[in-house]
Amino acid sequence: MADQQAFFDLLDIMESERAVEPKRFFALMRSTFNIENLLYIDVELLPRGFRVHRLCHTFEADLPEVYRDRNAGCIDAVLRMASGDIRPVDLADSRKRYPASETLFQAALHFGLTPEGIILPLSAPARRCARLVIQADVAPAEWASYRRCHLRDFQLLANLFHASLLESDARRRDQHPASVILTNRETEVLGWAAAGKSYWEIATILGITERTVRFFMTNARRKLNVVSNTQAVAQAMRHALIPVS
Amino acid sequence: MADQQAFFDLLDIMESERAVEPKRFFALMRSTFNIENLLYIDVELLPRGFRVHRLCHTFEADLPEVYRDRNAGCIDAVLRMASGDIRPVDLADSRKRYPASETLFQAALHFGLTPEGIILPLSAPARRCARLVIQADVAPAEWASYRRCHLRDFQLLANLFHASLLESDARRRDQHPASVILTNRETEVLGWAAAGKSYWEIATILGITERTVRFFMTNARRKLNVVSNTQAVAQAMRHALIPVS
DNA sequence: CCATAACCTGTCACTACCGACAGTTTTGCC
DNA sequence: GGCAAAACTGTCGGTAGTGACAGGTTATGG
Repeated sequence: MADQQAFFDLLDIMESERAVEPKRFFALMRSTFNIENLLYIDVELLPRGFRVHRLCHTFEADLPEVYRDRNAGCIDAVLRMASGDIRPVDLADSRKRYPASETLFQAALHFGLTPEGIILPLSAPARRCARLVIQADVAPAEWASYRRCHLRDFQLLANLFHASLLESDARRRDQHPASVILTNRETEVLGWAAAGKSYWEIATILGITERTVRFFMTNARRKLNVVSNTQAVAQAMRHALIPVS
Repeated sequence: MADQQAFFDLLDIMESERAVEPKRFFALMRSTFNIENLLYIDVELLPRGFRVHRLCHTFEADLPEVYRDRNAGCIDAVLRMASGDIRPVDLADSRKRYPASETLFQAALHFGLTPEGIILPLSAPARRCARLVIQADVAPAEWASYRRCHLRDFQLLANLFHASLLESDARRRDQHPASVILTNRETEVLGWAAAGKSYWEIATILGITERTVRFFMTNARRKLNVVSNTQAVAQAMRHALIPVS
């Protein structure tokens, strides 16, 4: 078991500093624990493929290029399947659970990756998927006890690191997202439109005239600064103004 | 500092058992650490108010009712503001940061809540907000060192407990969410429709005829089993078939 | 070579949506 | 009481969306 004090020193740093650079965090992690490599990835899953928000790691610089050349499709598939995971997953377990990722692991072996590592899930907004991969420099036989001992450290520090990055992103953006306020009726009407109801149907449901439904929808379109009901529903869902379900 | 072994015993339980009942988890937590009270809450934020998915706690049984009677609006506001938090937050800090929650704290004091506690953020899908509140039975002067010592334990165990609940929810539902596959063109036209473009505009953008755009949109509607373009966009956004941005 | 899927196009008739005109009634707050 | 905002209604004319008809082209894989 590694030095307890070293963890608490690192915890103090992560809690006190507002913005922690990835390189610094990686260096601190490596000096505190017996870590061989770290990889942080934050992507947005799109209907086709994905968009990388942030990717930083301690592997050789051209690792992403090699992965991309090998098979981008399988990265996509694995990210998609794993995006729902909430528990930490061992690299070995991940390899078994997602056979599609075998190509990735084969490629990663050439960069020095060993099975003694863990994938930590990180909180992320909708359609975002963030992970911190930690690969330890321990013998296979020692991995289980090492993991058991440091899982709590890794998960907390990873969360704090992730929070630090997201917060600095938010500070950089510094853009407040419109904050449109819809009335009760406007929200209701939008919700029913999202459910595929026509003006006449919504009017019947709400017990008002079709003309009034149109009035609310027009106001909603004007407030959302859009030109069609379809766009209005999309915009309202983006800003969480109408429920998903 | 509490017994290290007790934590690892609890960790083993949380990692080995698929479904951990809240009452059991709470009891284990209380017997392992000097915990006075625990509260787990998982809500969905709606445009107006919120919907509670799960709420369990060790306070007196009528705590939620008292809260509701006091001021439901402020719960709403605080949940909304705090939903973006990723870091653990001390109860005292939360009270200072969200003045709107003062009424809540005043009410909670009557149920035995003390400021020596922490709010742990938990991974949640879009518009969902889950938290585990842990209130320790320690003297105010000891809180800082207690927190520092056990934060990593709490965060990891809370994550595992949360994962356990979500997984059992998923098992209970046992419903695969359609998994509709849209073609490239169908995805494109849906995306432009969500951007407020008309058939004619989309046709011009994509360099095809308006009729063809209608063809793709009709196929998309059929696949998504919906009756209007508006509903199709809403459905596609729900299933993450078109990007948010 | 045939089947399949994706992509592409045309016409017709009907319905729904959209903006702009001009109001009334109700509700809540100072 | 006065005021503002929300809720509600009516009519008109133009544009957009919708379903059903009936095709053709290209690429992929068995």
